[in-house]
Amino acid sequence: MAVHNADIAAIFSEIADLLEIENANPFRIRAYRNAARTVGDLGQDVQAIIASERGLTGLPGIGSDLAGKIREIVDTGKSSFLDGLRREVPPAVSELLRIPNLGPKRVRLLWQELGIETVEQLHRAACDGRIREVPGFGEKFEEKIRLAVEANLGQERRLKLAIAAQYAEALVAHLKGVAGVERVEVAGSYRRQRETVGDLDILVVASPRSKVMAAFTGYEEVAEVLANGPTRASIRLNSGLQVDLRVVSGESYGAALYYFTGSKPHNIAVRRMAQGKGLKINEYGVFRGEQRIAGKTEESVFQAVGLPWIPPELRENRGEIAAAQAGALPRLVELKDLRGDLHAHTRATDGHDTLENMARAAAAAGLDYLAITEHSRRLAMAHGLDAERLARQIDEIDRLNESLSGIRLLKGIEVDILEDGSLDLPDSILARLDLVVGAVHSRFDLARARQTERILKAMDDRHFTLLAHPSGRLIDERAPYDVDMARLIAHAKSRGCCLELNAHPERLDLLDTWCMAAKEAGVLIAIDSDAHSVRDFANLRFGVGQARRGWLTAENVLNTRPLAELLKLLRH
DNA sequence: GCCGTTTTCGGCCCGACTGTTTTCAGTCG
Repeated sequence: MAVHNADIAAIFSEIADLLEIENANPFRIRAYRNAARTVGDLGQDVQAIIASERGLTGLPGIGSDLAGKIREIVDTGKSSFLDGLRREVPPAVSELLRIPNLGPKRVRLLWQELGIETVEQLHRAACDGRIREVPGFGEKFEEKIRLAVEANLGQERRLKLAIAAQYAEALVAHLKGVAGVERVEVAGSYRRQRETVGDLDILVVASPRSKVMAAFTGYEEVAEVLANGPTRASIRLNSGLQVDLRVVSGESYGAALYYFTGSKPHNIAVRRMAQGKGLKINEYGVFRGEQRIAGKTEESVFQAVGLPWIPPELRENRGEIAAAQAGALPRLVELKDLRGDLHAHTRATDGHDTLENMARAAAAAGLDYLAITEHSRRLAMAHGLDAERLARQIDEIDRLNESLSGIRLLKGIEVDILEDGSLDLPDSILARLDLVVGAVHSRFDLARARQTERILKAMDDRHFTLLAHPSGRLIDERAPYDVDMARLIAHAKSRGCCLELNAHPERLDLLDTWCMAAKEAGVLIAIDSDAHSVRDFANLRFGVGQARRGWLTAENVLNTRPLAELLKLLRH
């Protein structure tokens, strides 16, 4: 029985929820939440940490108590502390916390006064008018709760970044058109380029404030106005996406941008630093006593606490503050650093466009080279290539390269890694290619050991260049297959092959934390579009965002290399 | 529950908005 980091994180989150309902010390609760996040974000299995020299207590926020609880979970698969809590508070009660405006105090009150343990019981009580009878509640609250349950708002709904970008860009354009608006910027997890976004936080400088507030709450896609104060308003769009708007003065813009970009753990850590220097940071600026000493720009906020500006993608309290203090922040990869793309399809398989049009679109996207990597024969539903069809495409690419200028097509394949770890095409045809991209498209259900061995064996093939979408996950749709990613990374290092960061908005696979681990191990990452049409090169920006969250520099990314250097690397 | 160029004990980030109040608690970000 393998216990994964995510299992431990889930247990700690539930402990935090139940402790919250028990009205425990808030800092103790935060300790569990922080630990859940720390373990969930680890770039290696917790077992490896236990075995390492520094051990669990070497992790930030993990002391001897939590280390003991982690070891218990690893050894037994469960936590006796959580089991005890579940006997005190019915576990379903914590589900009520997901409903907007219901926090631990109100949930506890409803549970104790009315015996409400489930969302269904909550809804019935709201319909029966029993909630308004509880002290501290009223008719308006009861109605809010009833509507929230009926609208299914308890479910956390996060949008994929690329989808959120469509809503965000339209709304920003709308706000920029309002008279008196000087600046508009989307902060929050959107600015940090997280792979999914729970809501949008928009920051505005405008005078007068009232016009832009009215334009915001009156936006044509508004389903509901959730809050509406003089400087702050929240709406829910028809799409279900919540958007918060904050209007600030130009003097406070940097402080507000910094504040609303987050992440929360990052902000908390920096504010603590500021406190140590006798400073206070809030969304209006950095203050010494009553006096504002910074806040107009983000740089000034960082400077006030003795730090260089930290890129938003790094602000997760995962070591960026220490790196900034040491002057060791990475110079993150940028979209313009990409010289090529190593994963794309054409009409020959499941793509929509011709070889030539894909080549021209890649050139228009600023790329110098593009690898054509069709599916192989096993993927019949994608009309995968057999050796003969691939041979014809190789010839076609050779011919096309003679007439193309400004872009070079590379000959490749996205070859299926079969269940036994062999590749889906014969060695003789793979030998004719510039690169071989290996991918798992079947048997996602293999047990961890077999799945890992399967991919390790594929990497051993002498033609193997890089592993496509290494975890196989589709965001919110398909869980990653169970594989020992740390071993894949170590093996890639010893074999001299690479991992892909697939930039398709539904994949964004490799995860940021594994990017960090790959970088640490010295394994190069290829940021690929996996384009199936000429429009898909636009997705590279999301891959770059994910890479930046993984601390990658241009140096860590294979396809930042100029063509000549890349070809040398591929022929190694 | 964690943590230490304030500290091994006593701290632990900060403010806006809402609803139910009659000065504020709860929730949220």
